[in-house]
Amino acid sequence: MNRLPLYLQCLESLPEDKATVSSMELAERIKENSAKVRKDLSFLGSYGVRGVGYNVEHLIFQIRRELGLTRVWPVLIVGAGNLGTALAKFRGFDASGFEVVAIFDNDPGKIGTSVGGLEVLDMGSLAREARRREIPIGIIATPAEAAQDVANRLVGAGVKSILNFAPVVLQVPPDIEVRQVDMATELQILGFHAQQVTAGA
Amino acid sequence: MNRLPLYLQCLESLPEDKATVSSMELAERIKENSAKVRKDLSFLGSYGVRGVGYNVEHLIFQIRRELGLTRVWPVLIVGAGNLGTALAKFRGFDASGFEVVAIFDNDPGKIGTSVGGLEVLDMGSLAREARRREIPIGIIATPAEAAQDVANRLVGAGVKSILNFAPVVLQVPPDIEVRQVDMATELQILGFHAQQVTAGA
DNA sequence: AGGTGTGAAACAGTTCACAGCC
DNA sequence: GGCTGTGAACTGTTTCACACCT
Repeated sequence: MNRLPLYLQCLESLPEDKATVSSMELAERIKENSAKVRKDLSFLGSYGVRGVGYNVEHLIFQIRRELGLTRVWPVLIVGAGNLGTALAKFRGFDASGFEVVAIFDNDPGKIGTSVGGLEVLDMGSLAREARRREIPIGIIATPAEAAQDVANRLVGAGVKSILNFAPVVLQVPPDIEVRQVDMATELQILGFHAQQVTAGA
Repeated sequence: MNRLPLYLQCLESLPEDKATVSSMELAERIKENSAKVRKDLSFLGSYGVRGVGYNVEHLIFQIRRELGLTRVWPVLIVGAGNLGTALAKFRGFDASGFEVVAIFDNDPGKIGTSVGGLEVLDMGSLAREARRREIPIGIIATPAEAAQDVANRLVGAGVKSILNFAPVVLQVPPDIEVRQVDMATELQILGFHAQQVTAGA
């Protein structure tokens, strides 16, 4: 279920000394209702205690296991521009069970420079590196024009999951999972609302 | 409906000379089925032509209107780090009907410098600027620790919609719309899949 | 009392399938 | 023949409501 990362984030930001949490408290934080929270969590086969709530520690462990975060997944980034750099430097990945292990670009001016502690590698070495280190996840942080080509190369290099920040709908084989993060789309959805509010006033 | 931005992106990336498009073609591109596409589009009250398909030009216009993209929405960015910079420079916003009109930071070393053609402003001037220019949309591109505080200030400055890149669940009044873009969450969802694939092999 | 787990009801979203128009 | 628009069937998700545990 893909509300699990949200619960995880919530639980991890709870005060240290809170040992137990009720479905109502969680629901309030994520702005859902408690029945939904309980159903989501019960599906983990989780041990909530009636009259008390859930053991925070335990619940975190369960969710992490469900999400496969008992190991650290290596990821690679393509594109060492501002976005790629932001991602490479983002320390939140570690806590989430991911580690950026390589970053690629095709700009000779960037290749060889250091970004977030990693040397920027030539696109030409992408396939070799990805294969050698068995990297299952790739992040596309390139301009839109390059994205499809990069996706093709990633697929060719054995990458199974792609997180795409470029505003393009990628065409990939059916066994590859793509998730799209599109800022323009997000803004458009917000804009839609702003419009409603404005119109209503 | 929030698949509309996706249709829009799709339609806009169609070859120039394509005057007409069928629900099946669109469905294929966005990997959905044609019935869904037709239902989504019919809800615009749109003029598809039986036996022919939809007029691309017209459909783009209709969707843009529905999304409130007949005007340009000003947006502001808080945080002039790599992510904020990437967003400020991202030229895709213009085409989507948004214009970044101000960027703020609290780092004296950044204030006054230029990012994507904009001068970085002091956080202290956020409320004044947002009010003066009636900016309805704010983007949070700060570290997690700062995000809630920034959100409070944005709300105080009259911002109605927030696009949040920090990995925090923001607490805001009910009339404020928040959209969350969380890279760690996205990766966790992908990781979940990678795990399945690995386990299956 | 307080809070979980879970059937059953309500709702939302998706897909089918076909009449109707070009 | 090809393709839209849309009721009707279906599937999945959310919410209710209450038995049951501590």
